[in-house]
Amino acid sequence: MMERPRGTRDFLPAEMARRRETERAMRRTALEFGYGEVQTPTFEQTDLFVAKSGEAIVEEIYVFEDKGGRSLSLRPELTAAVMRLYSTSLTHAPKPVRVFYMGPYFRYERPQKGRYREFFQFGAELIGTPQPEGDAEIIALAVRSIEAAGMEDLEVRVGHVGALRALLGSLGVPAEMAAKAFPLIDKGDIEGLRGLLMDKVEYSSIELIEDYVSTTGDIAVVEGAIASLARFPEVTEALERLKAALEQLDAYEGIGYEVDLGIARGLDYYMGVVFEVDWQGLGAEKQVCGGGAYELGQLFGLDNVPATGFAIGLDRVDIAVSMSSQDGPVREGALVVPMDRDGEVMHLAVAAAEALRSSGIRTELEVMRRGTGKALKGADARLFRWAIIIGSDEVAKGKVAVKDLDSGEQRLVSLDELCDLGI
RNA sequence: GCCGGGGUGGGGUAGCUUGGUCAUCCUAAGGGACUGUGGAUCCCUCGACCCGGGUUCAAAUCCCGGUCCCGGCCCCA
Repeated sequence: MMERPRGTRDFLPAEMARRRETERAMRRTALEFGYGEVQTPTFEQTDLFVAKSGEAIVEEIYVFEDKGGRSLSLRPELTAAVMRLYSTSLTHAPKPVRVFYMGPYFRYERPQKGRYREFFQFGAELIGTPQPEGDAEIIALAVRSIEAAGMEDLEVRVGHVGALRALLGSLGVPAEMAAKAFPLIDKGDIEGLRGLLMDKVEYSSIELIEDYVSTTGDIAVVEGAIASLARFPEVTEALERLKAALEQLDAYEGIGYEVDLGIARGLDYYMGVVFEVDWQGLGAEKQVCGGGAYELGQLFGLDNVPATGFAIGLDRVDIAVSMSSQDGPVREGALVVPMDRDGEVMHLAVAAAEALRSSGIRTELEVMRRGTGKALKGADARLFRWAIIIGSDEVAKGKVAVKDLDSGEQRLVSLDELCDLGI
C-alpha cells in the first residue's frame, strides 16, 4: 500500500472544518487590525532562503532542481518572501505596510506531535514603523488571533534580543562566541553557557549575564535592569525601547505577559523586541507562536526598513482547539428522501433540495434508493435536523412532508414555505 | 541525525512472553426482517496480521533490515 510521505497528513472533513474555522477566526482578526492578505509562491529560489538564514538552512529544507537546472526549495517560512514582496512591490505604499498570510510550509525535520514536514502557519508583518507602538500591535494581534481560535491559558513572554546582544558585546564576548551562546540562552542552559564563556570572559561578567538572562517578571524588572546596567548605554537604550513597547501593550485589555530577558530566538536577524507564546498542553512542542522585530531590508538592497512580525503554528493551535473544545452534537441540515423513483417524485425531491439550499440550509439528497425506515434511521444517526419525505401523495398535493427529527413532528408544506425552516 | 516504545479489517481491540484450531470482540459501513416513517432488536455481508528477508515441518507470534507513527533529544513554528 502506498503510504503518505513521512511527516505529512490527510485531513478528513471533520478536521478540515475545525481547521477552517480557526483560519477564519484568525483571518478576520487580522483584517480587523487593518492587515491585508498576501500570498507568495510555495517554492522559491534556494538562494532566497540561504541569503536569509545561511547555508546551513539547506540541511533543513526540501531542495530540488527543476528541469531547467535551477535550484529551488519548498519554503520553510515566509518572512523572506514577504520582504522580497515588500522590496519589489510595496516600497512606495503608504507606511506602515500591514500584511498577513496563511498557508503550508515545509521543513525536513523529524516529525513529532505538533511538528510535521508539511505544516501550516498564519503570520503577519508590520513594516515601516520603528516605534514601540508597532511592537505592541504585533504582539496584540498575535495574542488576539490565537484567542479568536478559541485557545485559553496562553503564556506570553516578551524580551529584547538587541539588549541581550548589546550586553554580551559590552562585556567583551566575541561575536562568534555570542552566536554560540544564543541557543544556550534560548534553551535556558545556564550550565552550558557558563562552560562556553568560562575561559574567555571574567567571572563577574558571567555572573552578570547569567543573572540577566534569568530575569523574568513584570515591567518592573525592566526598570530594575535599566537602573542596574546604567553603565552600558546601548543596553539601557534597548531596554527603554522594550519598556515603551510594554507600556503600550498594557493598553490592550486583558493581554497578560511576562518579561523574559533570556529570550534569544534562534535566528540572528531578530534585532529588537521579541516574544513567544506557549501553551503547556502541547508537551515538548509547546510554542505556538514566535515573533519580533527584525531587519532584513539589506538583503534586498533596502536600508533601515524596520519590520516586526510573527508566525503562529496552526497545527499546534488545532491540536489545542481539538483538545479543549467538546461541543455536543448539533442537529442541523436536511435530508430529502424520495419514497420511490417515479419521475415526478424525483423531480419534486430535487426541487425541494434546491429550495432549501437556496435559503442556506445544508441539504443532502438520498441517492441510495433506500427504504424510508433505513433512510430515516440514517438521517437520525447522521444528526440531520429535518427529513423531507416525498412520495406520490405529496406529489398529488403539490407539497412535501417535513419531519423535525428533534421533536418528531411532521407537517405538509409547500416549497415556498420550506425556506422558513432556517430561521 | 540520536535514544526509546509501537504498527492486527475504516476506527478501537484480543492473541505475541510459552510459534500450530476457519485470527477474538466492539464499532462503522452495505443489505434484509419492515413493499410510506427514525433512535430498538435480530440476521446476513464486507473487511486486517506495515513491507522484505531469515529460522522452522509450521511465524501475527522468534531474529535481522526497511518503513511509518508516538514519546524524548537536536533544531525550530
